Amino acid sequence: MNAPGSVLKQGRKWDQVLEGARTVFMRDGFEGASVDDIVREAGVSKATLYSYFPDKRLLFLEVAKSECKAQSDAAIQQIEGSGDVREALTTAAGRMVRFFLSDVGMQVFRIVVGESQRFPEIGREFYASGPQMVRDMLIRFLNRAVSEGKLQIDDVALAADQFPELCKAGLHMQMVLGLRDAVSEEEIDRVIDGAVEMFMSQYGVAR
Amino acid sequence: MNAPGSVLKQGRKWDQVLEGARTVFMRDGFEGASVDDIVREAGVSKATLYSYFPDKRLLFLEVAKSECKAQSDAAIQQIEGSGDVREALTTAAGRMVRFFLSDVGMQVFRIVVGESQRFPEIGREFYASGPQMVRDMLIRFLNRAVSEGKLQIDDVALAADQFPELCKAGLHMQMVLGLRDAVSEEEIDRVIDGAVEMFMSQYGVAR
DNA sequence: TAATATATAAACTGTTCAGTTTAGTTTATT
DNA sequence: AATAAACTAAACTGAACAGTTTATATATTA
Repeated sequence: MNAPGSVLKQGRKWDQVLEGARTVFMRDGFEGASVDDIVREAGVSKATLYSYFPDKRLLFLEVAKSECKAQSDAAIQQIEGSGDVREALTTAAGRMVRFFLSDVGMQVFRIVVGESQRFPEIGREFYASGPQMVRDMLIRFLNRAVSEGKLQIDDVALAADQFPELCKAGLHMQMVLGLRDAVSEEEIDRVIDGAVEMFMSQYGVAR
Repeated sequence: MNAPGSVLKQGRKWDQVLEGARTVFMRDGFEGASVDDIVREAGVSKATLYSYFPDKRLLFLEVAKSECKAQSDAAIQQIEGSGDVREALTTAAGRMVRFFLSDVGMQVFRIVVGESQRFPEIGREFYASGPQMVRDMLIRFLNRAVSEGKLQIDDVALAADQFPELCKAGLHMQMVLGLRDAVSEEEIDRVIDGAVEMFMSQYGVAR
C-alpha cells in the first residue's frame, strides 16, 4: 500500500510525519515551513523526523509525490468507458480544472515551480507523477479515438499538450498569483466548454 | 525616462543597483540571492542599496517590473498594421513563446510564482505589467478583427485567455520545471503553428 | 572653499533555522 | 521480565542573512 517511493523508511510514525509535513507545507510553502513547525504539527520529535527523512527537501519531495499521485490517479480514472469523445473530454477537462484550481494543486505547483531551480529533482519527480501521467493518458485516449475514426489528429502529442493548457485559460495563472481567491462554477464551465469546443472544432471529424 | 515606478529614489547609483540586483536575482532566485551578493555584483555599498530600497522584496519587485515591462512592450508592439489575421497571430505567438521560454521570462515566472503567496503584491504587479498587457492587447485586436468580419468570436475575453495558453503547449511547463534546458526552433514553430491553426479553426470565418 | 549630498567599508545585531547530540523513556517482542 | 527497537524533549551548534550603525571619504554645489 503506502510504499515510501524511495528506499527510506522504518517504523510506525512515518505516516504521522508525512501528514504533519503535508499540512504545514501546504499552509506555509517550502521556505515558510520550519521543521520545528512540522514536528509540532505531527506530534513527533525532531529526531524521529530526521530518522525517516535525511533532510527537509526530501521530506517535501515525498509529500509532493504522494499528493500528486493521489490527485492524478483520481483525475485519470477511466476516461475510457464512455463512448462519446466529446463527453469524455468534458469529464477529463472538469477533473483537470478542478485539480489545477484546488488548494493542494496550486500550492504544490507554487512550491515546485519556486524550488525546482535549486532542487531539480523536485521538478522532475513532480512532472513524472503529475503532468506526465495526464499527458500519457491523453495520448492513449486520443490515439484510440483516432484509430476508431472519431478524431482526426496529425500530431497527437501536440494535441495532448494543447488540451490541458486550454483547460487553464487564464484562470490558473490568476489564482496561482493570488489575483483571485475563488472561481465560480459558471466560470469553470465556461472554460471547460471553451476548451472542448475549440479542441473538437479542430480535431473533430466532420459528420 | 527610467522612472522608478514607486515613489522611492534618489541619486546616481540607482541604475547600478538595479542592474546588479537583476543579475543576481535572475541567477539565484529570490531566496537564493543574498543582499551581500547583490551589493558585491553592483559594486555598491549595502548602505547605498538600503538608501534606495527599503527592503529586499521591494528591490526585487522593482527588478521584476522593469523586466516585465521591457519584455512585454517589445512583445506587444504592433500586431496592428498587418492586415492578415493569421499572420498577425503567428507573429504574436512567436513573440509570446520566445518570451515565455527566455531565461529572463522563466526566471521571473519562477520567482513570482514561488513568492506570490508570501508577498501578494508581487503577484499583482507582475500580472499587471505582463500577462494583463498581453491580454488587453489581444482583446483589442480580436475585437477589431471581429468587427471587420475577419473572425467570429462569442466570448472574446475567453479567446484572449486561450491563445496564450495554446502558445505554451507543454513546453513552458517542461522548461520551467527544468526537464529540458533548450527548445529547438522546429519545436517552437510546431507549437506556434499548432496554436494558430487551432485558434483559427474555431474562430476563423469560413471563406 | 565651505557646506551639503551621497557614498563607502566594515563591524555589529538579532534572528531564524536546519540538523545533531544526549540522556532518558516508551513500546513491542520473545 | 528482559531486551531491543523506536521514540522523546530539550539543549546545542553553526551558519546564513536582513537590516543598522558608525566613522570616514568623495563628489557636487553655492
